[in-house]
Amino acid sequence: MFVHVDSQNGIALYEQIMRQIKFAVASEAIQPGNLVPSVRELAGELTVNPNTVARAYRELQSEDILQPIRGTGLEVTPGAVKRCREDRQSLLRERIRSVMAESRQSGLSWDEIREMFEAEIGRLEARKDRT
Amino acid sequence: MFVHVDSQNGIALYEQIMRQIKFAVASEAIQPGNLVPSVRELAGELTVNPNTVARAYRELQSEDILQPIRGTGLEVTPGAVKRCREDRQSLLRERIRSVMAESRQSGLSWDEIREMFEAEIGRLEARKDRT
Amino acid sequence: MFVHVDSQNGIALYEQIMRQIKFAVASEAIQPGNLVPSVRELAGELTVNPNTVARAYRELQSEDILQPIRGTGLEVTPGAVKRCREDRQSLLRERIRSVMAESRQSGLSWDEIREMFEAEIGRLEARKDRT
Amino acid sequence: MFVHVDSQNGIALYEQIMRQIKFAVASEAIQPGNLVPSVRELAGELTVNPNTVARAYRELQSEDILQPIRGTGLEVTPGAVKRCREDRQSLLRERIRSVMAESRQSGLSWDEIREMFEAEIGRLEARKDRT
DNA sequence: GTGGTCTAGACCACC
DNA sequence: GTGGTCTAGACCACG
Repeated sequence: MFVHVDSQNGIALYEQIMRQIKFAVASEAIQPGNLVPSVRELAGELTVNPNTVARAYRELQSEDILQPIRGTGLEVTPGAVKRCREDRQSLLRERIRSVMAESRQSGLSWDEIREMFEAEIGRLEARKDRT
Repeated sequence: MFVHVDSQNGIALYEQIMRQIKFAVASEAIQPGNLVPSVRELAGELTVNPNTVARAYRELQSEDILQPIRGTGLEVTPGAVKRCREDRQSLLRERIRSVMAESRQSGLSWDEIREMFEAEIGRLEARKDRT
Repeated sequence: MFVHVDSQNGIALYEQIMRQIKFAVASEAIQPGNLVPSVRELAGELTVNPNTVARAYRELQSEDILQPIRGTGLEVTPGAVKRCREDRQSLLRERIRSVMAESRQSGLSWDEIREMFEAEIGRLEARKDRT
Repeated sequence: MFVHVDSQNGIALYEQIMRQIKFAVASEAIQPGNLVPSVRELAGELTVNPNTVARAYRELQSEDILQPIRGTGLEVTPGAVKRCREDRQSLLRERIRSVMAESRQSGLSWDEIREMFEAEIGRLEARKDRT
């Protein structure tokens, strides 16, 4: 399965689950009409309480990403792909913007920011090669 | 005054205050030996609970950024500037790294990330010009 | 066939099937002594799980609307028409009462309620004319 | 307090709580900027689990009716009144429409429906007088 | 088997 | 004191 969570990183578990489902939809790993794993199944895989998965799924329903098929499971809605992609975009744009605004506010020049940015690309790239 | 807080952005108020004090020190807007505003004064300015300011100051003391001068107030310590600058660096590096890790995880290529990055620089630059 | 179901409207499928059978009996579209469609046949038509149709039929038997004819199928009972009509009446009365109680509770006057009521008649009337 | 729930009527408790808060906002019994009762307090009054109240409040936040004031409580948002009134309207309209559509579907004429409708007004009016 | 709701009780950060 | 999150375990309706 494509989902994994980290109970240490400060982000709520149900939130991590939501994001990963959204990313899976955005990348069409799960497609409209497909069923997501059942609450109990996913909870078992992640060794997380079923309520936590249920909450993630519930909120995805309220965002019209999932819809219930009574007695059967939850399926990805037709319009979900588009919405998940937009979400991903705006989420990342938002975070990039905030980190850069903060950088500027703390007195760094654009060039210094660019430098840190490229340095981090280098680091992540290197780590990926080792893996 | 150089501090302002936003109770809506999810970051704890005392944390926002800490950061801004640190940034002010890093950029030498407040210098070692200077007094920071009193708890009550700053709380009044920000219309924030005095406990919140007190907590920010308390934690800044435990990080050896501020030190109490009995009967007078809190002053910036001699080594604070260096420490605040390092803090700022590592904080930003951390955030840049996390946003890029997330971008990669969501399936974007380095070039797409770079593109969003530069686009945001452009946007912020433009806004600055208008202001 | 006279039955159709909507898996999105929150009402249980077996319940929708029950109601529609009852309405068909109340309006004498199916008469006492007639057989209702077989479980498999109706399930096929509605593209619904046979268990669901079976449950609807089972409950209709317990309400003495249908009775089994061994080796043949289920037929409408003699007293069914009367019972279905009463059912329909009381069901609708119940719903009308509940919606109006709720309207009052939310602070609307009788006249405002009447107005909404007549407006909806107008809307439905208009739609019927177009069809 | 203005809220009361009925664990027997089939509607989820958290849903009943949501509606009543909305109605209270729509009728300006609670105004923008006011705090709603704390989770624990309301739970105590209704003799309901705090989680249930928390869930109602959480969903009201996602509908932008409430917003958290960290460490203080939940307050009614500025735009809440308008939204709650629209909600109430559309909820009732929806229910009136559905009950009438069902009435028609079951073969009643508009006049018969009107008759039942007025009869119910009469009944509720009478009951109110007795109270 | 599926999801939905509710209870009970715990821990956390924030004010 | 406040809300937010999570676990554990129960019961229900539906297919």
